[in-house]
Amino acid sequence: MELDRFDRQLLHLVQQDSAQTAERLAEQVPLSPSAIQRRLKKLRENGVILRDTAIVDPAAAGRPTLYLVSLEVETERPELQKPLHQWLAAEECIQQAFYVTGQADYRLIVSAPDTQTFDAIMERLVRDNPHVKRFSTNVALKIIKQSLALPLL
Amino acid sequence: MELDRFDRQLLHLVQQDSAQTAERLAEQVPLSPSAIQRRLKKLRENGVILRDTAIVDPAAAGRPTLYLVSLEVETERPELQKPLHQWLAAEECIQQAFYVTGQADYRLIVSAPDTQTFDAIMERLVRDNPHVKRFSTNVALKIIKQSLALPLL
DNA sequence: TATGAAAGGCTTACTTT
DNA sequence: AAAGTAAGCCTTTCATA
Repeated sequence: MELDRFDRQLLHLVQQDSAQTAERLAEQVPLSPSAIQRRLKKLRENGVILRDTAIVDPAAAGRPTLYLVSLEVETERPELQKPLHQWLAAEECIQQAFYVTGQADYRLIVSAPDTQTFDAIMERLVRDNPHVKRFSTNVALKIIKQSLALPLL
Repeated sequence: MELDRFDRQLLHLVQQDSAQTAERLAEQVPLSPSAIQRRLKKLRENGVILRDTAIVDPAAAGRPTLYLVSLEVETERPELQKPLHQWLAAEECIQQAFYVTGQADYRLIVSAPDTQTFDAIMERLVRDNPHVKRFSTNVALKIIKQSLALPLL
């Protein structure tokens, strides 16, 4: 799907606040409210907007800690990649997972209420995925910034 | 603010889809639609729900690459921490930034349309923040999973 | 693309527990 | 204090031009 300047502007705005009315968006983009609604609908239908989410304050949710994990796997066993991906995707506490360049093959961001829970998750991870060689963990002492917004303008 | 079981259920659901109607939420939580709306309103007012965002498909937005950066700074200059945090917060392409335990002091997730742009950002970062000693970069070859949802149940 | 009518969801006030 | 019910209002949607 081709995105023109207006589409990008709209995406930029709903990345910051997806609960805005079309009327308020029309104050920031030179289009009529109905034109904006049509464009947003199309952007959702075509999967440009994947979904709308509410961002919950970690402090309010019992101050879960973020753990940044580097994962190293045995590359000689590519048949185990897919199960690992599915395992990661299914696990609630795994917020984010990336396959990356370099010696550490995966980077995870895990959200867990305490160290015990985190340890239990990682123990299950290495038990269920035998090609995981080792992992190292850093604790996020401070979240300076966190969003999934993409630069669009 | 105290969260009971229903609040947590609602938060769990709107983390996945914040555009759901109260009616549809009422099918999944044993409360009336108006009770649900009241609770969600209170959760937003009290900052438990920080904001609602639209998640944009990176592929549709011109396939920006995610760069995972480890940043090491001179700890002897704590007065430069705050300017760095502000710098990171202001930069559009910096999606996420964490201050972490260990030798690499910061972890960044940077979204940039190409390597040139990424290099330019990092050059500005080290120029504007003189206590940054070094950094290393990994490119995310595959995003297996990415959300900001917290485990609430 | 804009306009107007219809539908649907949200807000509020009120009643009940 | 908090949940359910009902009315009014606003937003969104759809049909028409």
